[in-house]
Amino acid sequence: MPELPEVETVTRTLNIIAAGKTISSVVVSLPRIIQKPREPEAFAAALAGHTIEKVERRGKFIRFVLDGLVMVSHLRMEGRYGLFQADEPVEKHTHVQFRFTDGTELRYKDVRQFGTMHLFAPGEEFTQPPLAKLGLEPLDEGFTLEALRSRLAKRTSKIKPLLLNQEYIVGLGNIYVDEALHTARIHPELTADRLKPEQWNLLHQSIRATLERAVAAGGSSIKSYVNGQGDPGKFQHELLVYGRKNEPCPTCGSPIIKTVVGGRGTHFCGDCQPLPGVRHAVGSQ
DNA sequence: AGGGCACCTCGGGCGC
DNA sequence: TGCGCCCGAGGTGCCC
Repeated sequence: MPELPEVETVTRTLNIIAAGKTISSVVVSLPRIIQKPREPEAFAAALAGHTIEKVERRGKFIRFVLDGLVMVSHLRMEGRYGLFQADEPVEKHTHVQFRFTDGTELRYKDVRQFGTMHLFAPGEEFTQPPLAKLGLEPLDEGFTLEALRSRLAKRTSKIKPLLLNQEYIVGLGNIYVDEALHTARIHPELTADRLKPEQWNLLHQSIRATLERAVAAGGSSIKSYVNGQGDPGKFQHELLVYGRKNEPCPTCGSPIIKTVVGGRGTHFCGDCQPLPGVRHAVGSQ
């Protein structure tokens, strides 16, 4: 479940372990991962001979910037990268191997096979899917209170699904959206048009603070997430509500409620995050 | 526009 | 108590 902090951590690690290396060949064991070009053989052939100059993040996507080529990679739920010696045994669920001229190789492993890779000419990647319609980077200067409000304040849908929609703001996933809403004391089902000015202010600060703290901790290591060097992130110990169903709210002590909002498992405190005009939606399951 | 589901595998939990 | 099955986990994209 890599969200912005995890993808940022992986990106930084990739810059350390893979930047500067030249690809000699690429092995694709699961064609479904390769979205563009459609043929895995074409994908592999295009990358051979190119050097990884740097690795950057856009939302939850990783951009491998090579000389004259850009590879866009999304980890979806369980994708991981790791650097190996070419002669090391290949672990199960390894779907793509980028072999380097120095005898090492970068391996992409993804148990659920949901991850994607796209290849573009430099600059072309921002004009078409999957990057074309991405929204604001919440840790950039452009993520101001006004930018947040102007995009969302007139919407009548629930705030949580809006925050998960990458067309408005990028990087938030199910974990950090629950955390940010808790910190801002906003009920996940409150519709955006009903947020008060002070709540927009709190939400803006909470999104930024939550993501910044998580990046500083190297992300969260829940289930299978491990960064490129195999070090687990530490932020899972600081999660306030996610995964804490029935545990006391760290703010007020009431049991954390778990419900479903917009089809997603949702954790919040019914006391700290009230829904005005509606009786407690007590649906702890 | 927004909700629901498909994509896929693993493992936790529950029922027998 | 042990085994086996079902379903939940979630980011994105597509369909309605």
